[in-house]
Amino acid sequence: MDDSIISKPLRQPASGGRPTLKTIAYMTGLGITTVSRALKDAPDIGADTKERVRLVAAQLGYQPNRAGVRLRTGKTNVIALVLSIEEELMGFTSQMMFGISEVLAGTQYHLVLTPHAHQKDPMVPIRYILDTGSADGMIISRTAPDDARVMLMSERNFPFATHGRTDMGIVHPYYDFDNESFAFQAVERLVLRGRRRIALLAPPSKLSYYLHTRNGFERALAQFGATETAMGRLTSEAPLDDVRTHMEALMRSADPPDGIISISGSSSIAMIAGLEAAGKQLGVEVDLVSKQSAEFLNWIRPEIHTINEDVRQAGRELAKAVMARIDGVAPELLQNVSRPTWSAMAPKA
Amino acid sequence: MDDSIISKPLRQPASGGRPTLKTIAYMTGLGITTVSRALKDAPDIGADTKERVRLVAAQLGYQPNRAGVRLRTGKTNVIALVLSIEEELMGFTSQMMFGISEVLAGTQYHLVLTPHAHQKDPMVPIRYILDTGSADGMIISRTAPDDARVMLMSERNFPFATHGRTDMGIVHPYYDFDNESFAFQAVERLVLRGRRRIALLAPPSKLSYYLHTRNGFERALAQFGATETAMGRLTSEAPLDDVRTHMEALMRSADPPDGIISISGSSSIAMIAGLEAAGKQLGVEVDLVSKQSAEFLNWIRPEIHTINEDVRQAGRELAKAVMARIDGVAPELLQNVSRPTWSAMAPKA
DNA sequence: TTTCATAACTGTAACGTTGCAGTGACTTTG
DNA sequence: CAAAGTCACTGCAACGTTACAGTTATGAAA
Repeated sequence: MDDSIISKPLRQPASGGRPTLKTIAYMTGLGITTVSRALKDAPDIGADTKERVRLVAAQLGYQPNRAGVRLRTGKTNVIALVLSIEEELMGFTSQMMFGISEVLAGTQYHLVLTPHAHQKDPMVPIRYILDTGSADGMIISRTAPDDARVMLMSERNFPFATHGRTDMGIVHPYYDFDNESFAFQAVERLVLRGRRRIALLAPPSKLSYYLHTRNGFERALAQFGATETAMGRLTSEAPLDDVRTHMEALMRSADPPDGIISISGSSSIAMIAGLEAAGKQLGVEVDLVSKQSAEFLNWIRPEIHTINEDVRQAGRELAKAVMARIDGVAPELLQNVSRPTWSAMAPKA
Repeated sequence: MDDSIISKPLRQPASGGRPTLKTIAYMTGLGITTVSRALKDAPDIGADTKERVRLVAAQLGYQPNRAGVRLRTGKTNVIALVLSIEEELMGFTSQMMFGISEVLAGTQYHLVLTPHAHQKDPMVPIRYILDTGSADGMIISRTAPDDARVMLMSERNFPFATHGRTDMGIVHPYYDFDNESFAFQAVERLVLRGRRRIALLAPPSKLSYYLHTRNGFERALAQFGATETAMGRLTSEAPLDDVRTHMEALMRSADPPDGIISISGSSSIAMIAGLEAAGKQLGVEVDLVSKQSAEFLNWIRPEIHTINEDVRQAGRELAKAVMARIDGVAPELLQNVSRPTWSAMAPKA
């Protein structure tokens, strides 16, 4: 059968499936390449042809096959969100996700979730994504001042954005909450209410925002003439039971704090339980300033001074940042720190 | 250049990139097909060859290219999680995600997130996934007794699992919390504490679990001889401000309830704020039984009678169910209802 | 010795897309 | 009027994988 000379007729694509470039090519009588280029608005295609192709494509509800594009170009159209399964309970994670999705909804990007336990090696998911090329960009959280993940992705020139800053001389996109300013303002507010012996429940010391928080705290202590009541090894990520127990003991001690600053909403709940168990009353013997990522603390105790961290906004900004980075925007243009704002429900100073 | 007769030599793959079947074929001296089939443990490949191929593959850290597989076979290795961006605040969504990821972590599946605002047409994301074939299976929540999404996916024979049951004669995989039993037990507990005039904050009436909740509630009222104090149009998804206001008014009214049942943890917070604003005290004039998806209510008020819904477990079961469905397991074997358990922190009856 | 069966392996084509190197048909230029 | 240039369009090949239809070599059965 020597029909090899005769050019293969353009077969009509299988009727059942979804439309491909071939379908459009068949319907318009054009070549597949032409259709592809027309849809990309390439300069060497006639204006009327483009119009015709676009019309037919829209009519058929054509959507480029992701696997085809990915195989040919390497572009996955995927953003990976890598997060720890131990993130703060109170909706932190989901708010962030929804913020990201909001932005991605208007694009070709899909959001893939890659969680990992943070006692395990945090590099594993990063290496997996880098080695398999399973995403075009990545968003990570819980950054450390010297963060191996950031190091690796930078070396490989892989687009990413971090929730939180680093301090290792690498310029990369980030979105961060100004925890330094939060801690500073928190002390200020407490001092205005006459408080002088202040305890701070800070994040684990390996995370970047530990330092920011401490800096703001200590600067304010010095400036406003207050003193610290130490919390020992307790961090905002300790089990709530531990937080409660520790707090109760502290409030029963000889020199209890009269002001408390909490970096996380859920620990605040445990701290309140502890201090009330010790017979103290919020707003009377002691004031509490807390950051929260959802407006719920003031429903529980209106006396809490609350500052909101808008995590959904963080998600939006991080999503925009990775996409910009993928498009080659310089990383120094993609850095953002959000100012703390006092919650509308919080008591006035 | 008529070298067309000479068989093309197997070119060594580009040195830089990740290994492919071609790389392994080159290294073992086998054909690409053989390698592919060896890794699939096909019966027509010799045992020692399989062993050798597997060894080299492991050595190289070979991972099949997802785009290649997807293009060729249509298998995406993706599970889509479709959820409303208005899900309960208190970690409901993230717990579910983490449960799902936990199970998917041991498989080839990736988890893609597809959120949507639920005032918009909930069919849009479903149709998108079906039409573009962008996932092998789907998990949805917020099911209605007559759910168009379930209808469509069943018609198209697309694997899915739902969080919540339906009532439309379609057999499909689900995982549900036994809200009927929850409501029943809640009434029972309140009656045991001497309460007789009971208010129920139920979900929106279009959702399946509204009916289950009402059924359990009404059955228990009849059985234990209690009466309902109506909540009007208020649902568990009303803005917290509305819940609070309504609750305060209700507690100030001539015939306030002495027992309250809440289907959601966050509304419980608002209800407590409302009843305390009306001068009532939890555990004294009124008792509250609440479901929660994270153990936090008893930190706030130890007097609350709490039942936990383990949403992470739901995520795990749903993930297993979709995968089983993809593998062709009959849907009737993939249905599960979890019994309510009283929280360890809740006060004893 | 021929035929047939089996085990073990392989080449080809196709999934949908796009970069590249063309190919005609016109138009402009000298 | 030939050479060169422009415009609009097109084949081919390749990305990595797998279904399918072979193709050997070997040994058993006739």
